[in-house]
Amino acid sequence: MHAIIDCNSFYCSCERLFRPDLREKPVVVLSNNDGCIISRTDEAKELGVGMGAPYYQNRDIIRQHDVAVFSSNYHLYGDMSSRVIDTLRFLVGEGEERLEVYSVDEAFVDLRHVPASELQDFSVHIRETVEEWTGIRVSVGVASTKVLSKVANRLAKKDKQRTGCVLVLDTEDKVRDALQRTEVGDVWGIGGRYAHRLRNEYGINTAWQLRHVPLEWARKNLGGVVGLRLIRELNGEPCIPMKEPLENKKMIATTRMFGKPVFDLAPLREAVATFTTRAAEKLRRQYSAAQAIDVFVVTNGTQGGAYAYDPRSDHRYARLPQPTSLTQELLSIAVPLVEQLYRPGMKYLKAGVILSGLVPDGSLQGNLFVPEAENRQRLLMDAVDNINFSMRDDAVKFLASGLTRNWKMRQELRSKRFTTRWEEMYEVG
DNA sequence: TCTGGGGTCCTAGGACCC
DNA sequence: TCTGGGGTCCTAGGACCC
Repeated sequence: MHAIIDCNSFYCSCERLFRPDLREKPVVVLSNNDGCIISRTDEAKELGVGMGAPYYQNRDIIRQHDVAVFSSNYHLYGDMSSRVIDTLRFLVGEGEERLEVYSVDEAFVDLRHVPASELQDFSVHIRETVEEWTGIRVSVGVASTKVLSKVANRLAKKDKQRTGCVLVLDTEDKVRDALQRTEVGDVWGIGGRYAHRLRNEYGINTAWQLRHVPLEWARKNLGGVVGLRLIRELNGEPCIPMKEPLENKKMIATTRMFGKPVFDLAPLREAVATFTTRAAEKLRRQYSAAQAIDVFVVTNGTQGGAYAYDPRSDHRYARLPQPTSLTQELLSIAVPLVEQLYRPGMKYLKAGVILSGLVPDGSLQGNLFVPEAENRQRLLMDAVDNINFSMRDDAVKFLASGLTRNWKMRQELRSKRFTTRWEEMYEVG
């Protein structure tokens, strides 16, 4: 059996930890740039605040009902996430790979070592311990496959009163009931496009109906072997294995919406240089080097009047002469790319840098076959990373990144980094 | 009068996830 | 005036090779 453990309204729960006065109140957390609502408590949901909905469209409800609003505080969420994961790791035992961290607020657990008769109790134990040790409330879904455990988890969370946030699908009857109560678009792996087609072209509305489509049909219409696996998993046949931990990323991106639109080349270039620098740091953190770089910009289309939101994107791609993790080398490629992309008169909303073709960094421990100067460059990078890490972000930076940064994103409602910065620690008194 | 087959590597694009 | 950011996997199709 597999379990998926998923934190309830994770970002909002993190904020509530330091604001006990908000325990029963509606809370929402906004995306970067204070753009969209990316986490909401049940109370906010009941008021009709949509998930992923633009903040400005919900301002009236939020004001009327005194909803607490926070900008996202990734220092806090990242730290709370590690605490939850550490707790889970303790609970399921060390050794074999029983834990797969799936996202910042979710983990799969392999429960094959737990006797069937103890699954319910063990799941409740997990839920209670995580809450006791971290203050974060989680939901637990258990079933024979990952896809079914996601179904279980969703229902556990949906009906907290009845399930106590734990649902174990250990009989065929329970599985059928769960699938019949799950809409096809709520199945893990069925996104908006597939859901629309399934409903409108094939009359498939529930997970239960989806379970019974022919495998060959799934292969043809649901993305090849991906669709095949999905249907098999719905039928209780495990096809999606637990993933190895500590895999390196295969692509690294740094992209941002601008706090206000950018029209000139200079700030656009600064932004791309800053994103390249940040991406290069992430690259070095996992000891990789990149072989290719893609720079993209998003403009607002000129059609449709001044207020239309009509984003268009354009990008330039370049391969590097050899894999590198050096900021200077990446900048020397990225900056010309954005200069090629720039068109005077356009309104730029966003830009980004994507590093790909990642390989282990060959320049790491002094490479005999490269010129001495290159090894020293790597040492310089390490020194810069250390200074920026231990002092503050961007204590040392490349001039190309600019000094003014008036394109920086808005984050007006961010809480303190209570658990990761001494000067922002929570005070009792 | 006639024109193979099989393989690899790469990239773009489409779907999905949280 | 205002709509996030960072990932994964798979497939099709072209280039190239023997």
